[in-house]
Amino acid sequence: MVTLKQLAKELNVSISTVSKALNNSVEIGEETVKRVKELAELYNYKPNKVALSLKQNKTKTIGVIIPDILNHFLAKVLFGIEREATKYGYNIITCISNESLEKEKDGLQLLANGSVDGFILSVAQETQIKNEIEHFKRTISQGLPIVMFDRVAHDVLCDKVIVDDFDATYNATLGLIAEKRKHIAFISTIDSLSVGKLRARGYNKALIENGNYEPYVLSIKKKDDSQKKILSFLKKNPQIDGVISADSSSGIIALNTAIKLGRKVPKDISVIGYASKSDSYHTIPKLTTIRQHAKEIGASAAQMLINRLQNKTTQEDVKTIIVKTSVIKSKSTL
Amino acid sequence: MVTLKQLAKELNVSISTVSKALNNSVEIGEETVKRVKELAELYNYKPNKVALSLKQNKTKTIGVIIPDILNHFLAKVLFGIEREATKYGYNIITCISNESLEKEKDGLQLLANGSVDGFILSVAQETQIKNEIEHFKRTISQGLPIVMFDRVAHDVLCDKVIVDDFDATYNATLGLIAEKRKHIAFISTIDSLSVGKLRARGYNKALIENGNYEPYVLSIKKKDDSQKKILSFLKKNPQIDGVISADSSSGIIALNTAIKLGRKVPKDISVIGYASKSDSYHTIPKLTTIRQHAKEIGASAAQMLINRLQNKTTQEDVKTIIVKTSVIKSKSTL
DNA sequence: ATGAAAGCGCTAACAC
DNA sequence: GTGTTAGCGCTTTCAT
Repeated sequence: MVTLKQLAKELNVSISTVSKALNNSVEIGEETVKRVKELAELYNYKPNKVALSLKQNKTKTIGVIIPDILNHFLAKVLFGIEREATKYGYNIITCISNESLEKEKDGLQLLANGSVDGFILSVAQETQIKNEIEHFKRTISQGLPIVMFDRVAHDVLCDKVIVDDFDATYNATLGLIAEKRKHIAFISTIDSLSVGKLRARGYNKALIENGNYEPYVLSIKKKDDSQKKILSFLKKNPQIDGVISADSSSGIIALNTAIKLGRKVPKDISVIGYASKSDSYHTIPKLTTIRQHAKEIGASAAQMLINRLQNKTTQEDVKTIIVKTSVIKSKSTL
Repeated sequence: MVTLKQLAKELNVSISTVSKALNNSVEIGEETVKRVKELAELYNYKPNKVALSLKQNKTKTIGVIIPDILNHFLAKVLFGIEREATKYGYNIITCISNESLEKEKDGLQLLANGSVDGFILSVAQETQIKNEIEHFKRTISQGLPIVMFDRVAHDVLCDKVIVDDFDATYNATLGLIAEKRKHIAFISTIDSLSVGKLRARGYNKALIENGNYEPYVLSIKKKDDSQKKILSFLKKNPQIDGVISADSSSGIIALNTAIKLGRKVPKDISVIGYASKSDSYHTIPKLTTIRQHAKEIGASAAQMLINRLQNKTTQEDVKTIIVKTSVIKSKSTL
């Protein structure tokens, strides 16, 4: 990489003259500016980012800590973050916590040494289970702002972007009730997550408010074979005529299993799941889905962080944005 | 963030003493080392990464340019890269090219200013179509090594990690031939990619070598409704008794569609696809899949780059690693 | 055993 | 209009 020093030497001027010329300072003569710019162009000069960061004490880089990059929703949020950040000239350093508290702490620690200007993160499963929040507080008190999304730690004072998880399943369940479904089941692989709990509550609330509904809840663990679990669940409860799935796969499996069992969809049974657009093609008929607008969530989170970094918000004035879900009606419901 | 300067002031010693003490230099007295370390601990001192980078002229950061983070295979490779890099103390800056040549160039350009020590990337679709490689060559000649994976530019001299795409579909097709399938179809949504072409060739070669096989090829464009396309394809060619899918979704859709049409799987028709483990649960019976070992690909790529950065390889000695696919036999084949 | 000083690449306040 | 200098945080060589 060519430096200001080298350009200066070759042009027989001082380093600061070159610097000023390139930054269009009015102090420098027209002729000099021209000469400098031409040589810089020739050598494809680019200011050294590291030197700038050191000088200006900011890196224009955002640390993103994500529990699981293979989760389609989280990947999509990351996509949204990246796109928005790029717009504003920010880069993204990604750490994957793998749902582990330890790795989450490490990531935070490792980047809180001048590598990034702030963080966007979604809380790891283990962190939520153990309810640890000290590491977040410490990072914030070091002067590095955090924006949390989706899985947030409510007791940490920072900007947040969340999904209306409760309303989503509540409304979806009401939808099935409106279809005159009498035996509506709830299937989830994410019991232990904050958002999983909220989704379960939404379902329960809808049933209770409409009286006379028996809950049918299937909880699937990571080690389980979800196909088998769902198959025996639907066999054991043949009266089920509606399914709400809280995660990105069990809705698809439930629909395919119902078909396998000879049920007509949506005549005999309706299914609503959390699948992405592409995954909603994995069932025939296509799955009616709850969309979380992951890209928008990512974009909002990036927006909030960048705003804060540019001091457009004051220290204490934290915000929580709630992104509404939409139900995309397809052929698996009436 | 606390600095050496602040520690030095508080301890009434010089900056260099503090630095040496923290780096366990033998020059410094035992007692002083102890005092320094205690204070550093107390203030949670961490050396400023940016200053180190500037001083040492390396960032311990890898730039990763990925065409599409929502592609499960690419996301998994990224996961592998991140994990391996973290092991060696490297961070990952991610750019998403979105399959666009322009964004790929920008990403390369933007990070080639001291932000990263080298790149790992998979070539964008547009770049492959236009066959542009100048930007890669320029980056390498600037002294920043590149490791390409999966979709590579063969004319660029650099380390590469590729998949045996040709063999994968060749062998998969042979497998169906061994099952006495007579009318084997090939379905792909990735015609324009280098890897898509290789996969098509593997299929064709297997058919040709075994004589008397008519090819049935369905090519799906991005704007198409793949369910409809596949449905009409299978209806129009009811003699099809085997399907090889070249991408991550059409195998699943083909299997579900065959079931829908009343075909028995695998009795009447076998299907092999490229789905991930979790997606292979989206069909009943579960899909037999070609696994690409994405995490290993990512890990290998990271290994190669880090080796090169640590000068364990000489300038001109570039390597190409071929990662073998495996067929994970499930219930959609005999 | 400790400290002073140079230098990584850059900007900017301050000479001249 | 151009140059000198200091300084961002750190390591390291060279005094003392």
